[in-house]
Amino acid sequence: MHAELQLDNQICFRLYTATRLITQAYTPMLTALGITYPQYLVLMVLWEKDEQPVCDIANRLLLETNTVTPLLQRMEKQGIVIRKKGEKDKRQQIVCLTQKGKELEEEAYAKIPSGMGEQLSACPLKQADYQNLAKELDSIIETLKK
Amino acid sequence: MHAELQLDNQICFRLYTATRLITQAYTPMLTALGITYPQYLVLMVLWEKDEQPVCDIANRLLLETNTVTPLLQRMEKQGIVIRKKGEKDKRQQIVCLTQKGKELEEEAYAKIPSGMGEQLSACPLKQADYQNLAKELDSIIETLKK
DNA sequence: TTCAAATAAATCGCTTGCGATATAAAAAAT
DNA sequence: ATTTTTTATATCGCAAGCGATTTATTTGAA
Repeated sequence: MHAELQLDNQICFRLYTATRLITQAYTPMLTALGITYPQYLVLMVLWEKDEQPVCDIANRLLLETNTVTPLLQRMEKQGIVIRKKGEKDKRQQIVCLTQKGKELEEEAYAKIPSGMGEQLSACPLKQADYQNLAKELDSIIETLKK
Repeated sequence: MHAELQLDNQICFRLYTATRLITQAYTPMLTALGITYPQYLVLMVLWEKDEQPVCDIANRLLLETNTVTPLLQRMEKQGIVIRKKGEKDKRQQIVCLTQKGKELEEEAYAKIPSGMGEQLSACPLKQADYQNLAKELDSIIETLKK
């Protein structure tokens, strides 16, 4: 009865659902590369700048180390990254791309942007709508991040 | 180097982050009610219409039963819902709000919309922006749901 | 210098989300 | 009526997320 408590009036439910569905759309392409979506995010961070400590990766993704550490451990086991102890600061673990991790960039570039474009081709949103969406999401993120 | 693979150009990363941060903003209020965000979603579905089979709840939330079933089992253990075997269709489990589950609606109404409004009060988005955002997200959801 | 406070990672426990599969009941086809 | 197919739910295993806590190291203050 309370309009404020109706699912259809919830921005958060829409965000939650859209995120899940887009992640699902990524999944077949990522599976072909042998990675998951959060692993893909970590790779994008490292493709931009290799050899970063865990905390920098976590900050960039707005995640906690208790999420990122196990993620990196799995990626290390898969041979995508290695971790080495920081030289200046011995508390840090510096995360480095392996050859395999570097090669994934070209594979991703060849498959993922085009694959996602295809899956969203039926979506009526225009370039300007996506830019608008990005701005609105950035406002929310900026407001809520500590 | 590939602009398409930069984190800052990813709509999906923004969705993912905004969803996590908004969910985190809900958490203290939901914890006070003794529930989680996905449980809150299930409750909103049941507050709109009580006594629904598992599959209707799953369809409404665009989730699979392998997610919803354990969620409901936990909610039953907490005394928020009960499940009873369907009479017409014996495969179904009809999910019903308990007294406690019904009472949570008023508690939620008293605390959550205002609490969220407060947390987002610093966000520069206007009413029209949120409506716009909702529309854009609905386009994406509509395109990607099977 | 010495000791307290802050920081970087890691570990633990629990809930989600989901692919894959199993089971029972209903519906459809033969 | 019997068999096949579909549907509703549940189970299992694994990867995230995250609150809470732990350990090691560094920074800062007394």
